[in-house]
Amino acid sequence: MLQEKVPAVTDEGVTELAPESAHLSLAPAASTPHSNEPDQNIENIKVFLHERELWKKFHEAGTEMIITKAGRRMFPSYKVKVTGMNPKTKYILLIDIVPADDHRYKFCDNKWMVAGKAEPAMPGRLYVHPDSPATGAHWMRQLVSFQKLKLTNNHLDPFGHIILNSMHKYQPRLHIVKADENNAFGSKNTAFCTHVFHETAFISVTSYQNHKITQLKIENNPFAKGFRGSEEGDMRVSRLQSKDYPVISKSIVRQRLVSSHGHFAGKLGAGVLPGHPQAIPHYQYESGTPLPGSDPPDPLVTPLPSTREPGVLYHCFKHRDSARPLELGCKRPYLDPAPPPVPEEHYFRPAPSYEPPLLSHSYCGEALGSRDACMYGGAEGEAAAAGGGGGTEDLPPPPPSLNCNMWASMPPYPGYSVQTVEAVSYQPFTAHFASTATAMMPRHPVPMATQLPPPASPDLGAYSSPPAHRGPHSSSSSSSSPPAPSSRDRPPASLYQRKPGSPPLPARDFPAFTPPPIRDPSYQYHLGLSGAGAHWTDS
DNA sequence: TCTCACACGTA
DNA sequence: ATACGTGTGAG
Repeated sequence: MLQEKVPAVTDEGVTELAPESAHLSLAPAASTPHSNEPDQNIENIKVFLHERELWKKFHEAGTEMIITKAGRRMFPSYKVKVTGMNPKTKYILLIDIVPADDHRYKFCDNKWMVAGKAEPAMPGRLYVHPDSPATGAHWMRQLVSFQKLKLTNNHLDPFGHIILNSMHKYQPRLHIVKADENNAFGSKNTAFCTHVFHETAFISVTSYQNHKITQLKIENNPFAKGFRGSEEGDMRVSRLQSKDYPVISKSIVRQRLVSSHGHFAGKLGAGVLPGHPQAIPHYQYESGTPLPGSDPPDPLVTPLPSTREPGVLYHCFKHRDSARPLELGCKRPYLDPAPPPVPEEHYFRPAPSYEPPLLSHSYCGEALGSRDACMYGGAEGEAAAAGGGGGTEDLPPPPPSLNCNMWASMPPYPGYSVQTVEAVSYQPFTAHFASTATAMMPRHPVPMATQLPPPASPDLGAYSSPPAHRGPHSSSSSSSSPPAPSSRDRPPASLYQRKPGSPPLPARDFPAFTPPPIRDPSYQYHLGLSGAGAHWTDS
């Protein structure tokens, strides 16, 4: 069930070849070439989270993502299906992962609880999809996979992975930036959209806390197959659902047996070993444990009075200002009372189980581009990522350490202290991109409103109304749009200048800025700052 | 809490 | 075959 074989735009190595022109020919019907205003199309872009059902399973249990010094991939991996792009326009797709709140968590009594205040925000990094920039046709052609994105807890990570603090809650966000215009980045009105799928929020950990999550990972991640019990998962599954859970994983068995009876290992899976360490004798999934299908209290949100999360929020706005990108951070798009997430969504009845309507939360806007030129200009950082073809991550890049540009960190929001110099960005490009991106990407609004330095320019304000889109919500991948089948190929990554040699960092630092708590955007929207702020203050 | 070598799996 | 993604459990 999980591994789809759907062709995807992988962020892995790849193939190359077809120049975009080629892709164009493949362009899905979706767009008419001369569709109206290509420029404005960004607002029409729709993004569907792939394997949303799987994400929801994790979410209901309280998704945890392992972070390691070397970098760990996320699972489920972040894959999306995109529609509505102008096939000829070039876009950059990137992800950033922002703090969902300013708490630190602990896992006690089988549930997540707030354990204090969050660590200061880390330098944020962006993970730019290696195919970027690529045409809309390319992105729409197949699933866009961010599976190579890695998370690390090493603040000095030289690989460009996204740096996170353990035991903190985060929200990944997808940003689609129009790169087209005249020349890749020189454009002046760089339009972009931000999509937030709530079910992708997670708590970072150095080792799994909730057994249920461990099991979900094992059962669904092909790389963890070795830990699965025998196939019949039934037993196990049923067990899981029912609160007792002697789940035996093969691994355990293996470990126990292997040493003594190696040959058995393979076969044991199904059996239940009493006394299995992981069996969780101590506590059963206590009452709090959500059962699938039943109403799952959102584990990640539990302590907080948050509202239930819709799947995705979708909002768009634009700013126009060609002013300095550096002032970033603070454009608080949110300030404007945004229309609540689309009402129509309610119609949507996703799948089988209960599902909150998903809202696609997206922000769209036009950013300034003046310095864009710089953004990619020296893009070395990209090199690897997009680069060559292959392996982005593979090579441990020369310790990048040095190409770091320091960014002045911005004071995030109250509560976050600014770190002095911690942010390290890799290249000019990076830096710029980062800053630009940051500027463009609205971080969350809420609390900041108050404290953030007023956006220097008024520009931010212009806010276009969110597209009333409707249900992107159908479940991610499956239903809606037909993904185009194709082999995985990627455009030459060289569109931008990426210098070979540069660190292969897919992720870029951006000024630490305020991580906006993102809990429930819809909520925020409704409340506006004040509400949210209040809400957030931590107790 | 976190880190590591490990067996075992994917690709 | 190689390279690398998994969770494990000792430390």
